[in-house]
Amino acid sequence: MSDEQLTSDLPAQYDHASQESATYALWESAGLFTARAERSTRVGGTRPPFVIMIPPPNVTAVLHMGHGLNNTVQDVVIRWRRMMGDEALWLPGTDHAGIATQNMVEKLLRKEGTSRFDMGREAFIGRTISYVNDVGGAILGQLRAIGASADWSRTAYTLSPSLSRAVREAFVRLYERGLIYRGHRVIHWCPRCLTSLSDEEAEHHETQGKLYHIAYPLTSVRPKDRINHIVVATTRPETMLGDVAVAVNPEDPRYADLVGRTVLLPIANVEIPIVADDYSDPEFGSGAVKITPAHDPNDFAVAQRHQLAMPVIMDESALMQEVMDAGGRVPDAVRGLDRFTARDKLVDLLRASGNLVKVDPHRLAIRRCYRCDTIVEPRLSEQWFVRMKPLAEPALKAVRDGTIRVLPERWEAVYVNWLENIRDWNISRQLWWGHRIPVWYCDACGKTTASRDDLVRCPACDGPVRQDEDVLDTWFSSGLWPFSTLGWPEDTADLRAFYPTDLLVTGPEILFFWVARMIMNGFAFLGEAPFHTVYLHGTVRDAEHVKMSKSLGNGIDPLDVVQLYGADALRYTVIAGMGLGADTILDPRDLERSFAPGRNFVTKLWNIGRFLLANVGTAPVTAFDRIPADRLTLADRWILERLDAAIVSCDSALGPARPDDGAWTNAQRYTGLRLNEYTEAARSFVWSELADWYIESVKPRVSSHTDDGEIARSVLVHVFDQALRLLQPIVPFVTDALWQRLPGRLPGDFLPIAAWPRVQGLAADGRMFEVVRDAVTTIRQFRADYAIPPGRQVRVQLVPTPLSAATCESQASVIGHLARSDVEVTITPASGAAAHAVLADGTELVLPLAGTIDLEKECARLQRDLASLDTQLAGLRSRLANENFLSRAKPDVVDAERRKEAEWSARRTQLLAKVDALCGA
RNA sequence: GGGCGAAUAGCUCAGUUGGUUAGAGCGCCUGCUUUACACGCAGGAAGUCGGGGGUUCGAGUCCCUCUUCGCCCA
Repeated sequence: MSDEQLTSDLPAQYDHASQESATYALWESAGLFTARAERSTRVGGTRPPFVIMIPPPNVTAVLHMGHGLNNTVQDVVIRWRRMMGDEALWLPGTDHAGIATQNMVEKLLRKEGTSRFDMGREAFIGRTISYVNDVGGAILGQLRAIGASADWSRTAYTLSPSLSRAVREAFVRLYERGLIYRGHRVIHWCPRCLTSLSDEEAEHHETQGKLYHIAYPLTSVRPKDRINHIVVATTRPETMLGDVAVAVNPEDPRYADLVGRTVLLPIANVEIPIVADDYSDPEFGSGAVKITPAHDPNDFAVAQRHQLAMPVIMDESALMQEVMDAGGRVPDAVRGLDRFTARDKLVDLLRASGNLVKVDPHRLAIRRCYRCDTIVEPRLSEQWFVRMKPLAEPALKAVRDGTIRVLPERWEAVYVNWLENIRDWNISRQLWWGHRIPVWYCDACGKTTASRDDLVRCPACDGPVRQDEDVLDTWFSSGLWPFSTLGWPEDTADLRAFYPTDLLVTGPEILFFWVARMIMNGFAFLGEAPFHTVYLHGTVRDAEHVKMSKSLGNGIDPLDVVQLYGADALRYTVIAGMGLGADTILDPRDLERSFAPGRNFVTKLWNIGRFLLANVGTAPVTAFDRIPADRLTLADRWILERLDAAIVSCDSALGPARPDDGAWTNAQRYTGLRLNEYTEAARSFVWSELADWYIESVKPRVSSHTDDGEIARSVLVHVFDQALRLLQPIVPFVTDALWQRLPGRLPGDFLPIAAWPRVQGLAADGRMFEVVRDAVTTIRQFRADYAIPPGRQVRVQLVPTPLSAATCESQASVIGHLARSDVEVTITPASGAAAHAVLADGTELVLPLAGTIDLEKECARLQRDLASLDTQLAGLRSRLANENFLSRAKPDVVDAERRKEAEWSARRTQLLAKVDALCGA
């Protein structure tokens, strides 16, 4: 194929739509992302393992921008490690999402006019399984569309037989260690999902409410009494029907003589005692507080201390009912009403009876179900709990001693604070979709048995047993994810090769839900931290900084972006904006603004490739390492040096990948994973150095059929090859498309498994190329300043310094080519009308402009230059004259200032001479 | 109520232990069909680094305080 054909073969823009999915299919079928346990150094192989476990999305989830960001981060890191030669495993999967999935199926059933209760538990589970089979896991295909290099052969699912086994094992072990117990507690209850929730799943919301002051009359008034009632304040008057006492502070003199007596609970007409308890805050309201043990966790504790009854006055849907120990408490007027309707009704009744003292506006915190946003009802019920304190201790220690680091650093404090104040975890859910609690009850002998295997008969008395009705919190199973996915509790090859893992990438909102629990479980079941690094990224928000969400309609569908701009553009945008822990702002109403920079960069890369392929062709070029160093031009040496600098920048932005010796040292603890810095280093190298300068300077050489042309082609291919490697993790599709076309590729070569660039240090000093760049830029500025048409060739004179003489001679033609000028090196520049400049290194540049130049203007320009240099110099000199600076600043800083002073002074002398000559009279 | 964070160019954001003239992308202005790229090239304008005070030879960076916004926990 001729070079012309090759170029016309490649359109001016990269066609992501026709390329990306085909390229991905090729990678997948070549098995590039499949990790091999036997190659891990932990089992005698030669490659250090590097493992990332995906935060499992809900099995029914569809990809949104949050997933896009989260998974792109993971993919960039795992692709980097894969090229570094690690045995890289990125393990994908989904979780069964108990509440969410059950809600979706129940919604379907409602449309069909039926319900889970109509069809029964077994049929419902069957229906849910087929629903998940139909629509579930779609997100895994969508992850491929954004280029995720996950090991699909290991795709995991929390409800699979293998992971379910891990859940049983974990439950039984904790049960046997006495860390799981069943108890009556006031828990968070969602009256819509009909299940209990953990503390984490009941989200806090501050809201404006009211504080109702209600008078509870004393049942018998004595002559000495100063009052005949006690006023209590509450934000939830409907709960008064469940009141069992009024508590006052034992130190409160106002109520001292009332303790032990009784009041009459209005409406319910129940006599309840006045008790003394520290819980009552004398400063709040009247200093007396109503006690509703079944509907408030604090009141529950008070009631326990005073051995009071705990009447439940709402049913599971939060309708007012006499559910337990509440006989006669709920009057007909409110029975069956929703709690909020009942509140209004009760307030009316209290007002009518004269018991409502006043109503004040009041800020209060309510909790809402994290799955359906319904206001949670505190409710007394029997639930299973994990005793967290013993599990938390090693998890705390690990972060304190640097076994695990959290980035950004500030989250470590949040993590520590949570673990120090940890509370027991309610793990039972009154759902049908999930891992059923592996506990069996024997009605015959009363024995409770937790078992790894299903039981039919009681191990104690051989009587019939029934299994606990509840299922486990989905987070109980996802908490085992780092090892359940590798086959635990079996002693599998994967577990030995890949546990502990390395990096966890997620958002801070599930730091407690998931991250902390995985760490606790890692220590509890395997005695080791599950990973050494937790990377918490920000949230995706819209232009108004509102979190993107489906319900608000301000989301961006990553697949739309992939279609319009390409997966590479999406990834580039996300990664380039990935400041450590910073939120990502994208405008759903202006995709162009958000994603065009990524697409533009891809196009730029593509066109560098087109240029290179058109000029180099498909024939092999001389291998770069066969080129003698002394044949390299200044530009060659410069770009090779810049390449090394880019590699260093990328490496230091990304690494270190793991702690050197088990735990992070203070020096390394908060370094690395600066993905935006990595992106910028790679981008600016390719665009601002390789494309803007090296390629422009190399054009005349590369098209010549000379030995030097072959050297230029070789350097060009080498540098571009290395640049593509540096960029592969960010924009894997376009880089591989180009890399595959470079000369010398063999079948089976793929960029994703090519070696990461290493600093070569081969090139001798290329710094003098800066004089070339400075000269070219200066000439271009003159062109703009004096309105010289871009096409017109100009004559330029260079007056070198002793140090720049050789460079000026050898680079005159390069400068001429880049600046469209005829460059002459001379020590006797033309006098008369000319533009003058002194370059940074002291080389002077003269652009004779007889007829064109405005002498006054040029004079003014030079004087401006001189004045600004004088200002700088004045500051510098006053610093150097300051005794305190000389004696207290670091010596190298002082030296640098002195050198600068010498340079600037010399430059000033030159400028002054110019001004004198030009503006003389 | 307790804790944490943010405020830098019109917009989105960088700015490592204090040390040149505070950077990038987008946007803006001027010019350009320069045979890889107009999704581009060249040149340019634009910032009292939220306000105030302090420490220091030196503060965007450290300390105090105020303002505004956000997050976590009760």
